[in-house]
Amino acid sequence: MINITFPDGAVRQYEPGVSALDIAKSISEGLARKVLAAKVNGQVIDATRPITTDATLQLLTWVDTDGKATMWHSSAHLMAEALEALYPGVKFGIGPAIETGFYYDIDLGGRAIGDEDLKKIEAKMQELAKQNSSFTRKDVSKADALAYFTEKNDEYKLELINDLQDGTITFYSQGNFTDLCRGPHIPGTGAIKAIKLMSIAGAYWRGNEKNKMLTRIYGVTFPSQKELDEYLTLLEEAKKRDHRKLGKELELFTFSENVGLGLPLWLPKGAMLRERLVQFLQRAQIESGYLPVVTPHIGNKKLYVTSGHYEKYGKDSFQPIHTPEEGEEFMLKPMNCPHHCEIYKSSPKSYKDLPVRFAEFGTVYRYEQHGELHGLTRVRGFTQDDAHLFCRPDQVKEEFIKVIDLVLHVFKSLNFTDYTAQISLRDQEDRSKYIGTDENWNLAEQAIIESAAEKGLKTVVEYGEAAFYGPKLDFMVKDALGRKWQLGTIQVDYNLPERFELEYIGADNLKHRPVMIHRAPFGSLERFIAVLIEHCAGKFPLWLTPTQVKILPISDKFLPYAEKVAGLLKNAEIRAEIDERSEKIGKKIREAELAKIPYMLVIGEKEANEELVSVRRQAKGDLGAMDIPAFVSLVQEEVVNRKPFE
RNA sequence: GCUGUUGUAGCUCAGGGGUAGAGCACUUCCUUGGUAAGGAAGAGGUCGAGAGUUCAAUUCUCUUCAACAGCUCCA
Repeated sequence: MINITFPDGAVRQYEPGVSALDIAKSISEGLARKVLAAKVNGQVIDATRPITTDATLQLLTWVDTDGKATMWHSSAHLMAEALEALYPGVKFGIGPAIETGFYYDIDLGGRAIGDEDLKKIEAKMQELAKQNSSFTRKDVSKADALAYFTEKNDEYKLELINDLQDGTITFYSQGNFTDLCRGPHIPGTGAIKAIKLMSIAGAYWRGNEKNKMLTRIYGVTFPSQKELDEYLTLLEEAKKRDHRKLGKELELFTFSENVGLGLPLWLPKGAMLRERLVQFLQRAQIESGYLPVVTPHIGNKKLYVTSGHYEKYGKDSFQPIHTPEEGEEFMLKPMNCPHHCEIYKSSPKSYKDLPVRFAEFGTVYRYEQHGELHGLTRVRGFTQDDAHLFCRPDQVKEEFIKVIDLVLHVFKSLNFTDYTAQISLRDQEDRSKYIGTDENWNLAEQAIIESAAEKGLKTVVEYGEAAFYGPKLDFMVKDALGRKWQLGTIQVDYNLPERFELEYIGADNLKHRPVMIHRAPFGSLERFIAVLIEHCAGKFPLWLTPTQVKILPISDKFLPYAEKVAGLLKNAEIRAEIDERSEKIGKKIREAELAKIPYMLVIGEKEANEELVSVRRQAKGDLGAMDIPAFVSLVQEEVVNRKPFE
């Protein structure tokens, strides 16, 4: 007998060769029906594979990330089976599970498919899923594997197999379909109850644009129709919240081909919103000891040669501009740090001066590839809420922790409550792409890991994701729809101080090199505002929203009183507008509601006579009448506490 | 940058080889109405741009620009 240890610590004994599925059945039939895969000794395997030695076991179902991934991977195989049935001779590239769903890259031999085809494929998948075919695993020799796919004339699979080692190759089959695959898979196709093929896209074989373009079909499956419906509803909601759509509707920003691609134009309301965010962070930064600085939009090319960025990114940047007489080369600044390094160097520093923290809302320009441009999230000109901290090596951790506090303050104020910290370290194998010494890298990586741990952040460590000059900590934020965004970033840099030969005089009266920390809680204002718009669906918190109050006179007769109210609100620093049109109150309300104005003040005879305002809250309705000081304090309380919209 | 889809009024979109249409928005007039659309009239478009085919192109073809989706990239 072998001992199987469950996640709760319980240990049960089974015959050697028992499968996770058998074990599930021994517990309950209901559980067995839900099992998609198993984690045995930490490794995800088929629930049907025999377990021969003592092991820890976790049964994976739909609620587990690995369970979902296994089902989606199996769904890709199911789709492949359907494709092979419908389009004989189709060749297959790769078909993995992705964050939401799966895809398969296929070569249809020049045949184009469209949305109608997706419906047909879906129907075929449904039909095949109903048969509840088992997934069976088979070890094959490299020679046999090559023979099988030579027979099928599938050059993609042959290329994949050629890269594999003999003895490690497995095939999985279900129904009439067999695929090269390392697995694992769900026990049978019957677990796949609801199927939706989402889209067709082109994708290069092995992600290389020199290779042939394959047809990629994206899909997603669920264990019930209800869950699929919920997912589709979520997508609808995401569409409604798209910042490009809301940005237009709420008159926040626009683009003009005449100005240039990826160069946002902020409209008055958007500029006002942006300005509030800047003021908010500027104030928090000054309280935290930051010193505002201002630097120009261009810089001598030499600056970027010194920093190393020219070598690394020069070819992919806006090209240098030249002075007409001397022919000197200047670049639109792609980053603020070299400028800040020069500010640091403008006066000698003592160890007593450190840390110094230079902050600037600095607009930078980067040449992003045409196809990458996307609303405000990917642009060619954007403003970073940038700051560079110069400190002694012994201050790194403390500074890092302070920055984390600042970032968390920002998130809390804007109602981002769900986030994780992604710590990006060097690639453990290939260290050639990084600038700087091993010793410095180790110090920096340690400081980040320790600070994150001390602040109790939920962290994920990613190797190979570090910038070329240093490790970093990025905040991954989940918005109201559960979508992940990378916002704030903190990066340690031992490189630029070296390149710019930054120094301070230590207590020992010798010259030392400071450490630099780059940080941006928002990242860029453009991107942050895009995420904020989608997070709150355009219903900004009162302290940020461009128009806080709309005053709606019932008829023209009450305009004088409306103006008096507007004046009083303005004195209280409340942003109010009057709807002066000769329209009926219902229409004025409707339009203010659609514009997502938080407070509407309905003003008519009763209010004018008694010096009151009738307050209506967006999406909530009539709150009744109150006097003006009461309304002012209602608004001010909400503003001061930076309450979310609802 | 690559592949695909799309491009008609300020916005959302219909149409289609014989020089254009709706709703909303806008302007004017009437209406002065109490919590999500009052009425009437009017104005507004080189049908993304360039070339070709045709007696005739907004419609067909090619090129180009842009947006969108995906891929590759992201200091």
